[in-house]
Amino acid sequence: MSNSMFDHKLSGPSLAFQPLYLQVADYIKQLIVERRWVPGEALPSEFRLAEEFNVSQGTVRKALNLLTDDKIVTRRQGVGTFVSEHTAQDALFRFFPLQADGKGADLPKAELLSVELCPAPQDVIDALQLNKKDKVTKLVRRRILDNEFCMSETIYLPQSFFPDIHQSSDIPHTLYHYYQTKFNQTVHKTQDSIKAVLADETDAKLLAIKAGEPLLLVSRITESIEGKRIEYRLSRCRSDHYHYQIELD
Amino acid sequence: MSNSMFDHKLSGPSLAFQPLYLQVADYIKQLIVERRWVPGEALPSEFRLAEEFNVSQGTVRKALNLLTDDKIVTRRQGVGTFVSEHTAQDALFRFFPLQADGKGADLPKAELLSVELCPAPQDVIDALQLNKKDKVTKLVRRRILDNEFCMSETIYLPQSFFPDIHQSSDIPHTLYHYYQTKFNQTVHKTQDSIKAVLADETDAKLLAIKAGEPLLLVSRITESIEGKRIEYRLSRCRSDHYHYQIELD
DNA sequence: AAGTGGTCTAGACCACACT
DNA sequence: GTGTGGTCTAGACCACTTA
Repeated sequence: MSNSMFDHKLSGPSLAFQPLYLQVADYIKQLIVERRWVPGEALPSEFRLAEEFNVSQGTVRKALNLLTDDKIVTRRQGVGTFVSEHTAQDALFRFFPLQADGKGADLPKAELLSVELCPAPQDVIDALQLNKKDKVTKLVRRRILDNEFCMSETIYLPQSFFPDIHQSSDIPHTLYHYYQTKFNQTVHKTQDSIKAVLADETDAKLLAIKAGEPLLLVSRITESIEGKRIEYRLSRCRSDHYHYQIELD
Repeated sequence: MSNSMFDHKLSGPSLAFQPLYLQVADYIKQLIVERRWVPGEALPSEFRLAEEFNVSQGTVRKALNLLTDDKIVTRRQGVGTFVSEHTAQDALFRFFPLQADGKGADLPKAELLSVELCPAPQDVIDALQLNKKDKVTKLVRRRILDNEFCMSETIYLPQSFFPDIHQSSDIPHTLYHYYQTKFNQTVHKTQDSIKAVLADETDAKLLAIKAGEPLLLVSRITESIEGKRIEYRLSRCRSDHYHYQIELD
């Protein structure tokens, strides 16, 4: 007799059927979101988890491999399974497709220009599915690659996910790591939409270029592990020495 | 006693070690490249393949699931495992990230403007790693979305992979399907590099816009299943009603 | 009804990393 | 040495499709 929530022989109506390993994966993911294990921490071994969940070790393995594909955990042979964390590496390359022409990826830096709590503009409301009266913190940054200004960013963060972030005095330039450690929001994926626009006077000043030059405008909606839209970001990028690079398969 | 090429107990020096399922996956992939099974055709069942290769059915399964992740085969429960083929769906959406603003994806059409065999320009030589004297077929097309010209494309195809394609009189607008069926070149992945540029007079004429408007310039290097660079493509896209959309995770 | 892929289990052994 | 994840196998049963 088993009282495990994973006893598939007793599971509900067949319409709700989900393979055991998916249920296990979802449950482990939920436990990570609830910080039973925090980013960087090791999970119990496959056998321990199997025992806890009353499933076989092979089923736990399949679940953990799924979470590995989703980059939610990282596995190292002989060492263990760890909750993924955004490192400098990760934050700067995994979600930063802008590259200098003809070079390998370089370490970008960011300069914070302003922080402000304000009512959400209509485009932000639409993008983040907010309510009319929700407030957002608006950050403006300028990024530097190879000692040259390469892009300006305007970042909107809903007050509900980032309470009081506008009062912080120590916002670092590795934002995604900061989201994870201070606000328990782990960036999981982004949806980027790219257009070409002409630089206006503001762009010209910020990026030290002439108005009328072509820029890449990247609109990003950022989603957390929990599936919430946690960030909307507009990046205006010089395109003369840089390009946005992406692989499709 | 076994004489199978997959007998791992007799496998070579440990430096060359590869898990059995990887060897099986690579071998099946090779057989597909060599057209033992052609796109759309069913492979033998897991048990038959396991018997042929002298491995267990579970190992074949793991290999086939890897090839499924790579989109080299498609599996359907109760039916079988099939070599993937580029359908209209596939060719038009999987590798076509340009979308009309505020709409779902629409079916793009293409209009072929010119076909020409010529010596490869230097940028094409670099992109496709050709030799100085190699020739390429150059195609120029114009694409239409929602009854409006949305982009012009210049496509370079090495003579070695596409012999005599310049003499074809029936080049369809679903190119990737055509590459697969007529030249045994299956597109596997692309590397896209995106810049913003200003429309010149040629762009203005082709796209029915004004010179000086901002355009997206997408440079694409296309790789086949065999890992060869088979296509270089320069797309110049209107950006007023369209955007390039991509998901990162 | 027969055949396919999908799930789940159990157990053996291997490769790797830390102590 | 001990414990971890990685590979490989074998077998039972389930779900789906086609005939």
